[in-house]
Amino acid sequence: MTAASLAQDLSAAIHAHRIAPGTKLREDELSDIYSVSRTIVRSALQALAHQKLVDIQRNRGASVASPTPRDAHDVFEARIMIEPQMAQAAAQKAMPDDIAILRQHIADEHAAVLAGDRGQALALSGQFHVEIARMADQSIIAEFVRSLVERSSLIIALYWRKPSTLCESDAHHALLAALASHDGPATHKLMTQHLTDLHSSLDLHMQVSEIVNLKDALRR
Amino acid sequence: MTAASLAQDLSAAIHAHRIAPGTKLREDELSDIYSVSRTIVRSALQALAHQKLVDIQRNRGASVASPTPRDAHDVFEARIMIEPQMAQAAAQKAMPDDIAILRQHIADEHAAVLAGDRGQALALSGQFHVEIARMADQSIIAEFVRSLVERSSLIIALYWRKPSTLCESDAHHALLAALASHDGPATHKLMTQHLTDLHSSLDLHMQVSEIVNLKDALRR
DNA sequence: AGGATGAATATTGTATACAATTAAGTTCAG
DNA sequence: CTGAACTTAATTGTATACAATATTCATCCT
Repeated sequence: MTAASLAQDLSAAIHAHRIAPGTKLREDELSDIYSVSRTIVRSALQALAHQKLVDIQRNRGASVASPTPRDAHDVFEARIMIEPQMAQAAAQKAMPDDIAILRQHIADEHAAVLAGDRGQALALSGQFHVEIARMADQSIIAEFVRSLVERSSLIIALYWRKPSTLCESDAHHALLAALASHDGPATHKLMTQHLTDLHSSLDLHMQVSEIVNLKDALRR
Repeated sequence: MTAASLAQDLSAAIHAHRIAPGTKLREDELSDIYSVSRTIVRSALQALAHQKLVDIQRNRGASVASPTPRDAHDVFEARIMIEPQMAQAAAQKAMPDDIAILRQHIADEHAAVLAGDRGQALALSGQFHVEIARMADQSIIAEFVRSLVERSSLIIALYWRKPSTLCESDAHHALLAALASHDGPATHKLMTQHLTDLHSSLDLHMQVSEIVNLKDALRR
């Protein structure tokens, strides 16, 4: 197990909400679980810290990032500033293959919801947004959107109002239709609305942080 | 000397063009120069790699990043996509203090040019752009712009057509005036033009890579 | 009881030793 | 002389030992 793959594994666990925001990530505990040295663990944790998925405080260790309401606001503000523009550009460049990929994303997401795999559904829902930025042929901004989507996943874990109901994918369907018909302005508008809806579906007052046993949450 | 301050020092050296893109950064050489262990050096290099300022290839070490023409294109494409929008928002929110800060930036940059401190001038010129995103009250996007500006610095080091003449700050003056008069659309237009000009001032064919002695370039 | 004090423990930070890999140099066949 | 095969040196990757710091817990005083 290399540092990169460990980071990947932890990242997946965080995004699937198997380990909650705020959970302490002790180095020797992780090195026990994965049977690697602390050197590797530290490297992985540092990488995740750069992605803002974990929080490292000097001499006080790492924990899963726990975005503040302010962070949540800033992330969605940034997304609302960027993604509609990307979506508009994507509508102009959309190729049939792109549309097919997005359609598949929606289908997979629906299947995941039916299967009760909340984490997978959320991941696919996020990928939908990243894919749109990629369609706009903006590799660097696509990377940026990916990082914003990842942080959004944490924020949703913390502040989503109704944990039972997943975000209905109606908005994604509407976006797909607008993209397919190359209607730039409509796509822009729909994306703005979608993100605004998401943002206002957050309850920034609640603050649950269940601490779980790491060994259980991480493989075996 | 901590890992963060070492990274800061290397970053400054890269941005000031004291070490050229492509220069190999051997771990024990750096640990000699700064009198720290390789542990610290590795940590600093990894941090810089996340910022795309250095390139790390497994088992083959680190070197100062050397953006390809494609990278250069992508970075400026991203900036053209984002910054005009930021500038427009900044024009609406601009406070007198903000304007004063920008005016100071321009003055400092001019002074640096006169003093022949090319690196400092370039740094200040970049900060001008970051400050505008900050004025728009978009902390996360401001961070993103900062990273794009940093990468631009490397790109300019590689591909700037006329190494003698610094980028004239007329464009910054015009932007300042538009911001001060809260003219959003004009600001948007000026920023687009400014970035387009910068981009087209690059000669993506040339490829100089002078390898320098690290110990000379880095303090003492 | 409640809080301050200080030892004992747990946890992270750093340096270093060794292993693995790559790069450089040397020899030798053709 | 060229270049393939091998040996040696240089360099990076990983584990571990020890140092520094933080946390916990027992003790004592008011």
